Amino acid sequence: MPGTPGERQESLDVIQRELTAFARRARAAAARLHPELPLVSYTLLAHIDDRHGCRATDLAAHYMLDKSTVSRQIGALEKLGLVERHPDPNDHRIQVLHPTEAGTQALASTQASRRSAYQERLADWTADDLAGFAEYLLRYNAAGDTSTTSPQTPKA
Amino acid sequence: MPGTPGERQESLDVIQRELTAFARRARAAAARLHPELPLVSYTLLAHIDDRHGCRATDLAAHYMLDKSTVSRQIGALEKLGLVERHPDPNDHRIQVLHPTEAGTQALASTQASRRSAYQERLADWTADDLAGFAEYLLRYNAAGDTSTTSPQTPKA
DNA sequence: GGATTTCAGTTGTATAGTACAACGAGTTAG
DNA sequence: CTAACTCGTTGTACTATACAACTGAAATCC
Repeated sequence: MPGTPGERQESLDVIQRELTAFARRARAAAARLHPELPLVSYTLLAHIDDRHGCRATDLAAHYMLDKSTVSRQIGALEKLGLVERHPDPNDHRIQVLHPTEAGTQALASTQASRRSAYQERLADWTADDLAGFAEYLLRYNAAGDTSTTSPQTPKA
Repeated sequence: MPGTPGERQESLDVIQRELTAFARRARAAAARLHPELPLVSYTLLAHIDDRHGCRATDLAAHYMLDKSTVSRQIGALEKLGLVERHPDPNDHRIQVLHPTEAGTQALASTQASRRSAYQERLADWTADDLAGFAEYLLRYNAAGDTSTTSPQTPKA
C-alpha cells in the first residue's frame, strides 16, 4: 500500500504536472478540433442547453467568469443565431437564455465530434478505469468549486 | 458491474465534461495564484530550466506554439530578468536560452506555491486515490502525445 | 411612497496569449 | 554566387478575459 508520505507527494507532483500539461494544450486542441464553435462558446452553449434555459449570471457563477465576459460571449452566440434571449416576465432585469434550433444542432454536432475524439483517445481503457478516472475528475473539480478559487472575490 | 456500453459512454462524457471544465478554469486559477509569473511563461521557463538551455524553436515545437508566440514570451521573460539569451557561436541564427539566477529562484518559488495549492486541494484524498488519479492523468496525456503530430518526448 | 441599496446586464478599456504573414539575418546547397 | 532553407522578430488581428463605470429594474428601508 502506498503509505509513505513521499509517495503521496510524488503523486501530487505528477497530478500537478499532468494537469498543467493538459491545460496548456487544451485550448489549442479544442480550437483545432472545432474551428466553427470556439471552446468557450461551446461550453456556455452546452450549459444553457443542459439547463433548458438559464441566466447569464448563472453562467458567470458556474464558470467563474466575469459577467462582462459572459455578456460578450452570449452576444457572440446570439449573433451566430445559436441562442435567444427572452426577458423574464417576472423580473425584467433577467434574460432567460435558450438555445435556438441551430444552436441545438451545432451543439449536437460539436459534441459528437468531441465525443468521438475522446472515444478514440480512450479506446483502450477498460470501463472500470474510465469510471475511476471520471470519478476522480469529478472529485477534483468539485474541490475547486468549494475552495477559495474565484476570480473577483464574489463568494459571500 | 460496469460492463454495459452505456456506462462506458457515460464515463466518457463525464471525463470530457470535467476536463473541459478544468481547462476553462486553469488559466484563471493559475493567474490568481501567481500574478508575478503567468502560466505560459512559467511553463516555458520550467522547460528551459529543465533542459539547461534550449532554443526558442525547441519550445515552439514542444508546446505546439507558434514561433512568434514563443518569441514574445521569451522577450517578456527576458525583460523580467528571468532568462538570458546567448548567441550560439556556431550558428548565429540561434539563441541559446538559459534561466538567470532570478529565473531559477522564481521558478522554485512558483513551483513551491503550486505544490502547496495542490496539497491543500487534495488534502483529503487517500494516497491510493492520489496514485490512481496520477496514473490516469499520465495515461491520458500520454495518449494525447502520441496521437498528435509532433514526435516529442512526452513527459519531462 | 420615495430614497437607497442591490441585482442583472452592457459597454469602455486594458491585458494575455495566440496565430499568420511578412520580413531580416544567418546558413547551406547547387 | 545565388537560391533555398532556418531562426527569430515584428506587424497585425483576434479571442478570452478582467475591472470599472454605467443603465435599468427590483427590493428594502424608513
